[in-house]
Amino acid sequence: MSRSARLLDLMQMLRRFRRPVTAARLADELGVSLRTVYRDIETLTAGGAPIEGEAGLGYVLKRGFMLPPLMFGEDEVDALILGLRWVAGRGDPGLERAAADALAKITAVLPEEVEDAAARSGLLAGPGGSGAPSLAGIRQAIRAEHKLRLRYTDKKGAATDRVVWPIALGFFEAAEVLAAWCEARRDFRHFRLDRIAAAEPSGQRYPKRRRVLVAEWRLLQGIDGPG
Amino acid sequence: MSRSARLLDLMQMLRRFRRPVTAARLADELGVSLRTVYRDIETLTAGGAPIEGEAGLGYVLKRGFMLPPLMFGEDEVDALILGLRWVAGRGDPGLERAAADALAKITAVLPEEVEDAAARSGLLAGPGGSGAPSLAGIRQAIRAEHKLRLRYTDKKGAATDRVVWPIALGFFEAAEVLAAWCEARRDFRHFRLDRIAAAEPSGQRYPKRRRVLVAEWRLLQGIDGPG
DNA sequence: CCGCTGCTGACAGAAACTGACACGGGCCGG
DNA sequence: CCGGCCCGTGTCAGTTTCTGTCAGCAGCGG
Repeated sequence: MSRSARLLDLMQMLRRFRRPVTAARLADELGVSLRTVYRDIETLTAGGAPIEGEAGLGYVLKRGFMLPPLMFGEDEVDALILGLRWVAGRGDPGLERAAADALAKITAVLPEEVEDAAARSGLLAGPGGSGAPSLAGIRQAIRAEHKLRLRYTDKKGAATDRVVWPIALGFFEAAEVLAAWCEARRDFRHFRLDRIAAAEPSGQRYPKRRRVLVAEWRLLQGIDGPG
Repeated sequence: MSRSARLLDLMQMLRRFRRPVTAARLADELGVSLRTVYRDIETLTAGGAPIEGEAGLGYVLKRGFMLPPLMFGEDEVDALILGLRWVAGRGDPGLERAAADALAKITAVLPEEVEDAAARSGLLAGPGGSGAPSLAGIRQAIRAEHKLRLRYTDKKGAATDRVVWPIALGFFEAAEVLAAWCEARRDFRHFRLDRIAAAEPSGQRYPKRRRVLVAEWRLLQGIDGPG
C-alpha cells in the first residue's frame, strides 16, 4: 500500500470512530508501526486535517471529511459551483456559511478560466451576481420585517419606485422572485430580482407581522390548501 | 518540492495549455528530467487523469479538472450535496446530468453516515428524495403540456384528488411548489411538492397552450409588472 | 508510583525516486 | 531512405524518503 493511500485510509478510520481512537489501534489496522502512525498524523495535520490528540485518550477527528483527489469535467465543476452558490444564498444561516466556505475552498484551487466559465453560465445569479441588489440585504429586511424602497424596471423597461413589505423569497421559472405587499397597489405582488435596480432599506417596520402577511399570501396563492 | 505537489502542478499546467504541450516543456518548467515527467504522467493516468499523448505532438488534457484533496466540514459536505441535488433537478439537461455525475463521484467516497446526514437535512427534496413524486415526471408533464392527476394532502392531513394543468415549478419558503391550473377550482393554485402523495400522468394534453397559461398566471401573480 | 496514552529524536536498513543513457516506434517532410 | 519531432520504456547508480526499533519525555487518572 502506498503512503498516500494509507493517509486516506487513516482519515476514513478517524471519521469512522465516534470516540477517540488510540494510535496503537490505528497502527494495528493499517499494519504499520506506531511511529509511522504518529508521522502520518503529523503529515495530515500539517495538511490541514483537524485531528486532535490527547495523551491517555487517543485521536479524534474534530469534524469533517477529506475528499480525496477527484476528477471532474468542466460541466461538473459548473454544477458544483452553481449548486453551492444557490445554497449560499438560500439555506439556513449555517448552511449558507458552509456553502460559501466550500465554494471558497474549491475556487481557491481552480484556474481562473474554469471559474470564469461558471460565472458566465446564466442559470443562476449568484450572491454577488448580476447587478441584482444584495440578496442578503433583502433577506435582512424580511427578517427585520422592514419596508423596502424598490426601484423596479418592468418588462417594457419602465422604471417605477415602490415601497413594499417583503415577506418571502422564491424562485419560479428560472427567475428569482420576491413576494411582498405593495403599498401602491394595496395588494401582494411579486418582483423579479433581476428587475430590481435598487432596494433600499427604509429602516421602518411594516405595520403587520410578517407571519400574518405570509398566511394571507398563502391563502391567496392557495399554497396551503389549496382552498 | 515534494512529488505530490509536483503532480498537482503538472495537472494545473496541462489545464493551462489549450494546445498539446511537450514533455520537454513540462520538464523545463518543473525543473525535472524528461524521464521523471514520463513517470509522473504515468502516475496521473493510472490515477484516472484523462491525459492523451501523441508522439510528435505532445500531451493534452482531454477535459476536466482534478480537484486535489480538500477538507470539508460536515455542513460543507451537506451544502455540496444539497446544491448538486438542486442543480440535478433543475438545470438545463446537460447541467443536470453533470450535477448527477458529480454527485455520484462525491457520494462514492463518502462514508454512509455523512451521506445519510445530508439526506436528512430537510431543506430540499432531492430528485430521488423524500417520498415526493418524481420531479422528473412532473417536469415532463409540464414540457408535454399534459394534465396530471394529483393526490394531495393539505395542511390538516386531508387527502384530495385533483386534475391539474401543471405550468411551472418553483420554490418559496423552503417549500417546493408546483404552479398549476386546477380543474376543480377553475383557477390557478400552488401545490407543495412535499404534500403531493402521487402524481400520475394522464396522457392528455391540457386544452390551452402552456405559454398562454403562464402569461395569465404571471398577470395574476403580478410577476411581470407588477400591475 | 504505575499504567495508559501521545509525542519526538536518532539511526540503520528498506523502499521509492531521480537522472543519464540506450533503444523502440509513429508521423512527417526533404 | 534518412533525419527530426515527439512519446514511450527499461536499466542502473546515486539520492532521497520512509520505516521500524529504541529511548526518553509528558499529561492524566487511579
